Amino acid sequence: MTDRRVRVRFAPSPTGPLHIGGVRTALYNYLFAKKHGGDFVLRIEDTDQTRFVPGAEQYIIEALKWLGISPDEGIGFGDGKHAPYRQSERKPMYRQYAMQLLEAGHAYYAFDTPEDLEAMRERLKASNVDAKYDPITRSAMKNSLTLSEDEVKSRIENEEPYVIRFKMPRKEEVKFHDEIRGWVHVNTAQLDDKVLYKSDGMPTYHLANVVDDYLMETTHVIRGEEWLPSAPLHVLLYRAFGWEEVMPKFAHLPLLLKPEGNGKLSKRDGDRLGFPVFPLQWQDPTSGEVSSGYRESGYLPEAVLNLLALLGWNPGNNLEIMSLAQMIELFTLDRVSKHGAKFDQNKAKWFNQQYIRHTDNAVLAAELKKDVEAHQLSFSDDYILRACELIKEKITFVKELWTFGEYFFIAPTQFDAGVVAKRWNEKSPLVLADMITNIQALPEHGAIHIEEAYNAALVKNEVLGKDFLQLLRVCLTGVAGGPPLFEMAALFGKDETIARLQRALTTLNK
RNA sequence: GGCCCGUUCGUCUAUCGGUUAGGACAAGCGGUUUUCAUCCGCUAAAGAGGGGUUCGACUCCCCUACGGGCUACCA
Repeated sequence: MTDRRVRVRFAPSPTGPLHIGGVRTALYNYLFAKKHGGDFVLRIEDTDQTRFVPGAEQYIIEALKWLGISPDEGIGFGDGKHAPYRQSERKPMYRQYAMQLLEAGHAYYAFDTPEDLEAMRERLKASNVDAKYDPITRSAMKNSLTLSEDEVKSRIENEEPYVIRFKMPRKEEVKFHDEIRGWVHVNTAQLDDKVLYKSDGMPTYHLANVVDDYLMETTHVIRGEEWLPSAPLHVLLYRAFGWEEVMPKFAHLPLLLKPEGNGKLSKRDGDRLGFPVFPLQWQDPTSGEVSSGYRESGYLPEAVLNLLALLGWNPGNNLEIMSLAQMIELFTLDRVSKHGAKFDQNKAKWFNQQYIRHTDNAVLAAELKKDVEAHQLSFSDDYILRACELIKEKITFVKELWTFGEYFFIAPTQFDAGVVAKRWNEKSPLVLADMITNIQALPEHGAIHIEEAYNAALVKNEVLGKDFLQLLRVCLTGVAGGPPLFEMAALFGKDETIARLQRALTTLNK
């Protein structure tokens, strides 16, 4: 058991785009696998055909790729020896396991119609009893425990719809060790006879999950807390199958909560509160509704990983900015917290800002170049690269390379009205004119030379630098804030700088 | 309603019986930046409540409150 190679899996249902809570689950699985030199498997749990959403599976694959936490095997990442990894394609193999349980007396056929079940629930609710299909109530239902053997046989031969239910022990204390929460105790009296095998011939999550984890040699099940209540059933299933020796260890992760109010973070929250809840933008195939994604919003994948990692886990010291490699090295399940974490957009922005500053200029330049080209502009790679170097200190999102740095490529035609109103006076045109003259005479168009040209113009006109510098910025870029001014002017080049000053002079001097 | 899990600054969290309860984000204040959106410094800010156990509890146990999850032929 302990000498088994670590194998974990991320097993989403393709019912829609992957949500950041799911991304975090995938990340923790990835970190755990890499930390232990094991395998990270992607398994698609599409046993509910009614909830299938086209494109969801591809979305999941693309999201994991964008984030850089690709599985070692599974749909979209190359099949390992346990293919197929899509449960719908594994359909035929589940039946034999359901039969095994049936034969061993751990499961039984149930023929109850939805109406029968509804009636049962109504009846129990009326008498104030927990309405569930369990060791007590099953004796009053239509199943292979109450029906004669012959009748069961004939119903099956007549192709009457049936399900296979787990035969939950009446009163038994089940305990299992959760790697995050410690020992969890539940009495089976609280549990019900869960359907394992549906009338459409598909297994439910519970059966498919346990069978696949067994078959795929999963050693650790790291999943969201919403699965904690059904973990005892899963433990009982491993026992019923006789697989207890290789039963995976469980770790139930705390949930990601809404930033405000109550409840877990849901798909609706993101755009309502102004931040993405999806890694990638998603367009609903039926409604056409578009939900924003981290990628499109200008987040760097490394930043998303980092901020998600710290929502429910910490390395035990004050380290916050961590590379994926560092996270792998430091990750342990016992440092995962037990309680839900509210998503904090401010912190998310801060992470992204930090990452942008530490990202190689060439990487950013590639992004900025797309925008430059999209505007039919042509600038050298070196120019774009240097622009990135200057802009990146001032922005939070990748897309702001363009939205904030547009003036690196397009000369301003409008000038910040507030600054102009406050700073423009009768001396301003004189300073600008002198500055143009001085710059023209410069032997070299470097930042310090331009600064000298500027200072000389100030001195000549008896103007204080602190009263004019921001105005000069507005003349050159149109906006009130930005990267170091003289370095930008140096990058613009002599002709462009003079042209911009000239334009500002004629526009504002009227 | 029942069951399960949880509860430290506004938020994410550190602390694994003895600390001035630490860090980060956000906030407020101040400084630097001849300009700014950067940067730096400072301040304010927490153990849900009540019982135990103990020489000593944020830390262990119990109760209450609150929060969350589950309670489908969905995952």
